[in-house]
Amino acid sequence: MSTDTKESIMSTARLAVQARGYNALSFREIAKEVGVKSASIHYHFPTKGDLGAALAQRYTADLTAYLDRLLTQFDDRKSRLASYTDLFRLPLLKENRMCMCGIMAAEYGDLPTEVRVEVDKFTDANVRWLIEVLSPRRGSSDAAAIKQRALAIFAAIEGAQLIARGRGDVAVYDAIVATYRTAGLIS
Amino acid sequence: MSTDTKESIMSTARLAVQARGYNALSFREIAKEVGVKSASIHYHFPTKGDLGAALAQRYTADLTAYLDRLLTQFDDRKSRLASYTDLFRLPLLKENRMCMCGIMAAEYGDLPTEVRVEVDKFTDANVRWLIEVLSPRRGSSDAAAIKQRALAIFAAIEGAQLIARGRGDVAVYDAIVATYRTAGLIS
DNA sequence: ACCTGAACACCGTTCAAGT
DNA sequence: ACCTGAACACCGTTCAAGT
Repeated sequence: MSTDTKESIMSTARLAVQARGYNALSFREIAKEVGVKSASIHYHFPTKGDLGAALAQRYTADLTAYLDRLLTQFDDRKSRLASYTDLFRLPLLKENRMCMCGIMAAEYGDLPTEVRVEVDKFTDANVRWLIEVLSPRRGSSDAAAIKQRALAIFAAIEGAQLIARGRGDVAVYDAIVATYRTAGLIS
Repeated sequence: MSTDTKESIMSTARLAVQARGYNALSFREIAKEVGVKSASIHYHFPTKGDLGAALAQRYTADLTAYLDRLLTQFDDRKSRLASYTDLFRLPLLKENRMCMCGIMAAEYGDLPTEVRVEVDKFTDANVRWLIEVLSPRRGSSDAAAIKQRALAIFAAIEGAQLIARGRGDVAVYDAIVATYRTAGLIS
């Protein structure tokens, strides 16, 4: 058996959402690319909300796995944060796509509840990881301040991606992130 | 004559986009609210792209007018920047909406060209104003660095709005912006 | 000048029917 | 277990027809 139909649907849909958004995602288009009829997709994902939620959930799982690997690869905060900002650079490089959950956050008002829940979990996963990276290894620390800083970094990175995307230029992302760094937001 | 039909379409559509995005915008829904048939909207705006472009253009014009008024009202950089961040707080307060061009930027990949052009102009208008505010009144200055800083502030604010929107809490926006400020990004 | 009804090809969804 | 065709109410768009 070649690739699973369900898997094929998910990977096709994920790229489509990153490129054009959740609302622009079409069952009939996915079906055409996967090589089935659109009604078949409903067998695997009863509603579009089910598909969206599954996509976001896996997106978060992939992110978490990647970020956790980074913790074992790099030991210092600087390298870890550099790898983090590099990660959000990737989709821009690949045909000017965006973070899937960033796009979905913008479409939040039109998102089914089950998708919203998963988008929120993506934010949580980012904040959790950033808190770990920002927390001092020894000595006391202001937990509330660190959590704020983590959320601010995540928001700033998502914003950088959003604006760079409109510009259609990775260099814009790089310049904005560099400015965050020299300004002292990311450090 | 009561309010113009065209005006009524635009104000209704603007709120709808800020709440649920450009892609979720429906001619038939607007028509119902305005009290005409959906075909009538095509008389004023031949395509959805025409409507989207008109919305973004006016949005930018309104922003520019507001920001220019701020320059006469406040003389110091601190007050001006505080008013700026307050401006992007407003849509969140009003039923958790977002900056219209911020939403559109996320949907960029599925946007007609004429809308993209106007969304880009919104970014330009923000950067232009921020450059003016950040530029020192006397003495030399690094123009390139100031432009970078302006773009970074705009991106960070859009990101803060995006994330706070997902949280459905203006307090999150406030906390993120406060962190930008203490980190030294906005000053 | 402004609006409408009807038709078109799209969309997600449902469901009875196939293997 | 997995897929399909046909129908449904939606969508933007077009256009001939109304005032």
